[in-house]
Amino acid sequence: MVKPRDDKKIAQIFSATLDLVEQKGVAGITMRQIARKAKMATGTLYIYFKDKNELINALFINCRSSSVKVYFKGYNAKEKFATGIKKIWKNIVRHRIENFEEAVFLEQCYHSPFIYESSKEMSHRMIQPLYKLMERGKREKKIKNLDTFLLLTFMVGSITEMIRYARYSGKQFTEEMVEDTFGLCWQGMKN
Amino acid sequence: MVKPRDDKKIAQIFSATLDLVEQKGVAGITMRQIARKAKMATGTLYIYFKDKNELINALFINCRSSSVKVYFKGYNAKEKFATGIKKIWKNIVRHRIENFEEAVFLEQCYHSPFIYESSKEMSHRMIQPLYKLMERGKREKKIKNLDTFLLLTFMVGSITEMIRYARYSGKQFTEEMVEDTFGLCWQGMKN
Amino acid sequence: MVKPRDDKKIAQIFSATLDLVEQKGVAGITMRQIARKAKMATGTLYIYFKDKNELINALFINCRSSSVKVYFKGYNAKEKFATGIKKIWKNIVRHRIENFEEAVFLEQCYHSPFIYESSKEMSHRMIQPLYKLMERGKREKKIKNLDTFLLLTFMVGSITEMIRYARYSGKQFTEEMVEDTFGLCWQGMKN
Amino acid sequence: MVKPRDDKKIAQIFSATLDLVEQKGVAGITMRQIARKAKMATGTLYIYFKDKNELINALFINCRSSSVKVYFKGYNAKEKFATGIKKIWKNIVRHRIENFEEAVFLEQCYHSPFIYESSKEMSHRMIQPLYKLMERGKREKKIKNLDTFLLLTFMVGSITEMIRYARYSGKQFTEEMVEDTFGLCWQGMKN
DNA sequence: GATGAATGAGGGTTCATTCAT
DNA sequence: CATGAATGAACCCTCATTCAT
Repeated sequence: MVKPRDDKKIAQIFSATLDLVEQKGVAGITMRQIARKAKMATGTLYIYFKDKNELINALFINCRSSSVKVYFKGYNAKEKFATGIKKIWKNIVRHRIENFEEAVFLEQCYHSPFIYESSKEMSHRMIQPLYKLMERGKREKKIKNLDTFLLLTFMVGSITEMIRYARYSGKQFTEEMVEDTFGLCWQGMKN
Repeated sequence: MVKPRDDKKIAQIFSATLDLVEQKGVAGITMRQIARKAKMATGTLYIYFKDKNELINALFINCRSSSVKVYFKGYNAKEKFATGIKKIWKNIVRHRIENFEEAVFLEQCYHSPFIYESSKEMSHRMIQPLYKLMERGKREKKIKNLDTFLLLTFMVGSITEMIRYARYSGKQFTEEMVEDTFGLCWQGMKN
Repeated sequence: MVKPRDDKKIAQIFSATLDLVEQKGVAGITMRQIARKAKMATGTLYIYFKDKNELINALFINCRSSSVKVYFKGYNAKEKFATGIKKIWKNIVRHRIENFEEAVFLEQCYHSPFIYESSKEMSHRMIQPLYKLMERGKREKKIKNLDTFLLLTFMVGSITEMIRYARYSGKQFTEEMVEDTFGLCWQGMKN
Repeated sequence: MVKPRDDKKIAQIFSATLDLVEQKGVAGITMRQIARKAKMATGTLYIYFKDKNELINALFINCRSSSVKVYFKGYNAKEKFATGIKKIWKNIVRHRIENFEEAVFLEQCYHSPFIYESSKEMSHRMIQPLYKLMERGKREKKIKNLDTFLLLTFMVGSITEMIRYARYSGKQFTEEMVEDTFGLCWQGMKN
């Protein structure tokens, strides 16, 4: 049976779920809570998603997809590599700050047993453009010639940690902080 | 006159819990599963821990405490800073590799709703020595003069990400990989 | 559009509960037993009542309310006091005999820790008409000028004891027995 | 296996149980609580009593027995009946007031599923002297010629209700109140 | 399609009872 | 005899899922 598409309803469901995940963690939410917050009946969720796992995975893919779109905003392959990567680095930061709920959700999902292997693979495929970016950097000898995934991990990790830092230290993000952290990351990677 | 409360039992419970957390995530485990794996009755768990939360928090503190002990093994404050920090960095890596379950557990806990604020504070206090280390580095102008917590976060983050990298890429840890990642981290921080 | 909450279900739950209370006492019943006897799933009970306590208290209020309605059946304030009180006394007896389970339940509840203070107060308010009755009797000098609640307690107590007597002696209620006991009560109270 | 007799321990157990029953009702107490309050280990209870039921029933018999002893204190069969019965009536009241816990326990037990039929019978046998008293009253035409058990029930019931009255009205027992209630009872029964 | 009442398996926890010390 | 740790059945309650309306 093909699931119907009332995109507005799906958006409500996703939004409700993200809201709740931020508050209670991905494992702490119930279908009832999602339905209530999305202003519909529990049963309705099952019209749009086969079960809870399916819902979570769909949201996971959705978040990953929308996040990648933002990452490359304003990126121009003709600019210098250092300029491009800084732009992207900051795009990622901005996205994580502005869509904090999504970021929390993505991180929690990654280590939860809810996400299918297939979803992880799809997610992997979606960040291919970042791969390409790192490879360009290596080709142009702008960054160290290490394993691409390792470099990528390091770069994204530095952002993740900065966000985490801000969260737990209770400090607001300042432009300075962002610059400092980019400095740590870039100086680490660059040739 | 009577069988005393048995520290071996606590070790069994902790070990069983770590095992399960690695498989199913901290939110996915049940008291029954823990008991089964620890080869005891469910009720027995409640002799040693008031409830599930108490058990998780006790394990959290326990892991944090044992991990910190390893971090400073072989560290000598009279050595050069660069030598010391590399040793510690590697200790952390080694600990995370050898006690992978603990590492997974600690990371999951930090973002779960199970851990009491008080436990987080205690954990925070336990990593004070790492704080001091970074401050020594700053004092000696060996590393950048940024916020201590930010630096620490960056350093630990680089390890976290490397572990994650190895896990998801399916690659084994090589000495080279460890050196490479330390390189990224150290070059990022150093003055 | 959807099956509404079903008053018949509540009646089934109440009936099942009364049945079980008579057999095992109010403290001896489980939600599972109630559900089984009411021919529904355990979870269904929680649609109608927040928890076990809420169920018991609702039933308590329900029984008290329905009992009071019977007490004053056929009572006419214009009749002589002696006639009125005898009618009411007998109504109470009749109610207790015909609704033995309810009577057992009410008595057990009153001394159980399940009943909220608020329920007791509500129950108290519901028997206010009996209060008024006794006060009329005192005003008309038909009964002794003692504390109203004491008189009421004595009157109701005489019924309680008669029922208990019949129960434990194994004898059936005869009209004679009812008359005899009313005689004891009335002769005790009257002026 | 014959149970040992350390009467002091049994007294402790009984006393602890009565204490707890007053606070939480007969159905709300646990073996652990009893043991704790009696300052012994849970297992020890099982040396003195086969199980929880046995303990409760033994205590029931014990309370019934000790109460009856008090009832006839100072009673002299040569005194006038009216004098004797008033003395006994007051003895019962006094006993109930001074041993409130026991009274609560006995009343709760009577309607609980814990008490064996055999215990009830034994209890019945122990109150035979009160039977005889009522029969003397009937023989001497001092009280109505009704069923003995009914009369007894009425008399004891009047006391029960008075106690209950005092409890729920929050009033203290006054000599006046006792006299008033005896008046209600005696005037009801007397010829 | 949309609803929320109904289901019952399974969660955390308690407790009478047993048993090794 | 005395202890209290150990047991596991059974309790209350929740939740993903189904289904009659």
